[in-house]
Amino acid sequence: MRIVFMGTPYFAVPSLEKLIEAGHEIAAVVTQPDRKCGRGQKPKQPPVKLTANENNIPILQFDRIKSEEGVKAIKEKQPDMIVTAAFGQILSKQILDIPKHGCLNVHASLLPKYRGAAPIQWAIINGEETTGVTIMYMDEGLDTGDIISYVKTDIPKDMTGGALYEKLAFLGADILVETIKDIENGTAVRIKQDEKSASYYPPLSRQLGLIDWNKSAEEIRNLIRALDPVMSAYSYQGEDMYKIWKASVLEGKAKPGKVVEADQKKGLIVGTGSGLLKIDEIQAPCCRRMNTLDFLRGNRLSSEFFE
RNA sequence: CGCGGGGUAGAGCAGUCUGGUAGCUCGUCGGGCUCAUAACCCGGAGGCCGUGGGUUCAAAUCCCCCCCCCGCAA
Repeated sequence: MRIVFMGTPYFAVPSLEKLIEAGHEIAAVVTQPDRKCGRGQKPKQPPVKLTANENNIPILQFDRIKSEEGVKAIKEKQPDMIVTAAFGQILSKQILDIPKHGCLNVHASLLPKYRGAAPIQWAIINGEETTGVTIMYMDEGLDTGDIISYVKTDIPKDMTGGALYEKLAFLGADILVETIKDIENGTAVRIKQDEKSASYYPPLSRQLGLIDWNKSAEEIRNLIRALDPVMSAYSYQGEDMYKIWKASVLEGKAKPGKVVEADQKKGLIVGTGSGLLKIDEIQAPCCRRMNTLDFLRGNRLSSEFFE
């Protein structure tokens, strides 16, 4: 199959690699432009671009793939199929109509649940115990196209967003290759999404990480592990922002946000709306993340309350 | 040249402004107390103070180059 692959972050890398490994002809890789980021604002190449380079695959980067220029460039590649995985741009009908075998998307949830840009983190935030990856045909909506195949996986209680991200990236790559095989063999199915059970969740925002201590310890813990390592949950003591990377739930009761223990042997324990939260890994302003016990050996919290 | 913090014992920090024997908490090792302990008491070991250069009688501390780590903002 002659494929144009579109993807940007690390999530898409295993899919691209497996497609290459499976012997498909990758006519081009489309990825987001190099963006200035990081300290010193150096332009950074997306992970997918690095992989494409290693495999000597032509790379296309557009600010807007919907532009005339973008559509023209894709047409010229004459793909049989377009495959996207965490690409970060919406495809227009003009592009969707180009490949005769259609456009597939690797989506990191069991559709129609968790449509949107951050399904992995949202599943953990909501305390889901199961999620998966869906391979679907793209249409003009956002994650609304017909489902071809999916694979389920468990979310262990202590799994972080980063770990689930990686797991789903690999599961997605495997099922993607199998699904394309089915399409080539004519055995692939096409299932409409059930709109009644559909749900949509927005992209991650900075604001999302702010801890609401009135929530239950369990909910807060889910938020914390979901956002590790992309953003981190955080809380304030006055001007000081503390990022919280890891926590566990304890029995007990205390005012929400009240620090009930801050001892280099007993650890850091904070009250919530329901239960206590033991903070296991913390990051003070200007410092790196560290084990809470280590932190408490030489540092002091500025207040007895988290806001 | 986006703004900023930091590199001191195994860990986390203080000391740097105002040069003059390197300190705190924890860990570790040994001893004591105790029915017992993650508790308590006593004692010990453990540091080229990130690298290189300069100033000085004397540099963790002042000046300059470099390396590494991190926060914010994107």
